[in-house]
Amino acid sequence: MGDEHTTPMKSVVTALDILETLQEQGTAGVSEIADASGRPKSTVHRHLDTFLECGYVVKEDTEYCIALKSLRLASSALSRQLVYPVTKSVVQELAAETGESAAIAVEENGRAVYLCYDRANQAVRTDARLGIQLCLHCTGAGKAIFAHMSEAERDAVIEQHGLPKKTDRTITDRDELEDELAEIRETGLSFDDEERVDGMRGIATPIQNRETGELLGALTVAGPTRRINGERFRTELPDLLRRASKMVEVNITYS
Amino acid sequence: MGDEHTTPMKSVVTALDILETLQEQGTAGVSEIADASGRPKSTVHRHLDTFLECGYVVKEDTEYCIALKSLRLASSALSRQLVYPVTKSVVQELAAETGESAAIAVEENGRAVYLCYDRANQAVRTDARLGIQLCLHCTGAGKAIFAHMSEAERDAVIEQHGLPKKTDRTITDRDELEDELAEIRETGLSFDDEERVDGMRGIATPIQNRETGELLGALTVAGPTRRINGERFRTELPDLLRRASKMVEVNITYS
DNA sequence: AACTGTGTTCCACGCTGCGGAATAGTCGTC
DNA sequence: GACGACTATTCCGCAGCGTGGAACACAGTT
Repeated sequence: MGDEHTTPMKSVVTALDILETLQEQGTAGVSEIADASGRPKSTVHRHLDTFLECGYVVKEDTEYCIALKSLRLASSALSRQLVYPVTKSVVQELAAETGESAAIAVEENGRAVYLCYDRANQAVRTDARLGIQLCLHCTGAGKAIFAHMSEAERDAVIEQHGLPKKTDRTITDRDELEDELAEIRETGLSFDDEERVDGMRGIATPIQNRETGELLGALTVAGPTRRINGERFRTELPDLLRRASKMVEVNITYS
Repeated sequence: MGDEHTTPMKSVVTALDILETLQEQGTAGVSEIADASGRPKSTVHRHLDTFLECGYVVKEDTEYCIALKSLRLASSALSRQLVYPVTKSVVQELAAETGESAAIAVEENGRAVYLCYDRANQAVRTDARLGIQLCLHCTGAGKAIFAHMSEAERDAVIEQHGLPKKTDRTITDRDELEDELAEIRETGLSFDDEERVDGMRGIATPIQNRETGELLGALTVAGPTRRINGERFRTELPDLLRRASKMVEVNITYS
């Protein structure tokens, strides 16, 4: 691992940095982005203008925002994900049935990326966002994915990202984590008991290619501890998820 | 219109160009992209490496492809679109009910961009892709959007993109187009009768903000002429779409 | 072993992006 | 209406950086 990169292109890096700042702000003017990104206005302006011309940014009056052209990139990235088309509808059903938030996550660069996300009306508005990248050690889906990586891969991930403490319950010890991952491999079930956000719990199951055993992603349901507890946390939702992921796995092999 | 831009940044433009070539190829190696984009391998390699480091591209062995991080951009762009959350489920229902392809489109830079797309199993695999940009004058959704623009805006669009002939039935005459747009405004219905692709028909309805009258997008169903004809083309599907878009409009005002 | 295809590294030249400062608008406010 | 405070733009000279040809390192084929 640990590939050495040639020095990246500064102008492109700043360009992307500016684009990301804009993305975080949602919609912003030149000065706003200049402040947030710590760069001179002239530079920001020039970059935004370039993006504008390339169609990656749109301008309304003097405010900029990310253009819909970015959907093309996303769509290209999604098309490589086998789980996506099959699981999309399952995620919706899960959200509807449970009344909570459901999602599907896959691994990228040692983190869990959420491909698709649905929440029932009454479900809490979490920080979940398409494409959001979360640590593998502190989410249900993350741990499910983690559990199915080789030891070398796990080493690399921990080397790169560490095991940052998000809440009091976050697992920050490697041995403790390994124990839990072993259990996840055995049971096919992964729990997040307020390990990333206080007051939030989650349950996840891996999705594998039935033939090769290759891990394709993880299915997850999450919600507030106040609603997710007792039998519901330990039995009901896990069973539901297990059925859902089995169904997905079958659909994947025959598609 | 016709804003003058300052000279765009060359390195960023080439960077984006390379990214787009990669996006078109889906997955490709350095040489492949170098050939397709007509740039020296060293340049391409360097750019890809930069994107890799920024997380916008992933590398498997020696093949590159667009990373899921791009979902973040897309998600940011989508979040500005009021129609999206409300219409997503309606598009699915439409696809299921009709057995064809359904989609929602909005205007960006004088073209129709498809936000969301669903097709029934038996529906033909069209070239539809999230984020694809199509001309306004030759698609159902496009014309629906076109019809609700101001004359000045329409002028600007035609100035910029013209009225390129896609099939024998494409409307290429401004006056003829204006007549049709007037009819669309009256009836609230827009037809695409093999005007973009031979053998493909579509029907679309505008989606407006009930209070301000502002156009938010267009809902559309499309499929092969062999299946979409007679009453189904002229009455059944239009009625279905009209009901669907009314529902969407109501949901938007109360959300 | 030679050839043809990859991907990757190197480096000197000169173009081009940088960012401070100047300009041009725009909106309030006294 | 003139000022101030805030935007977005434009300008331009210096040097830092991206460029791309050429060299290198592999891997697979003939």
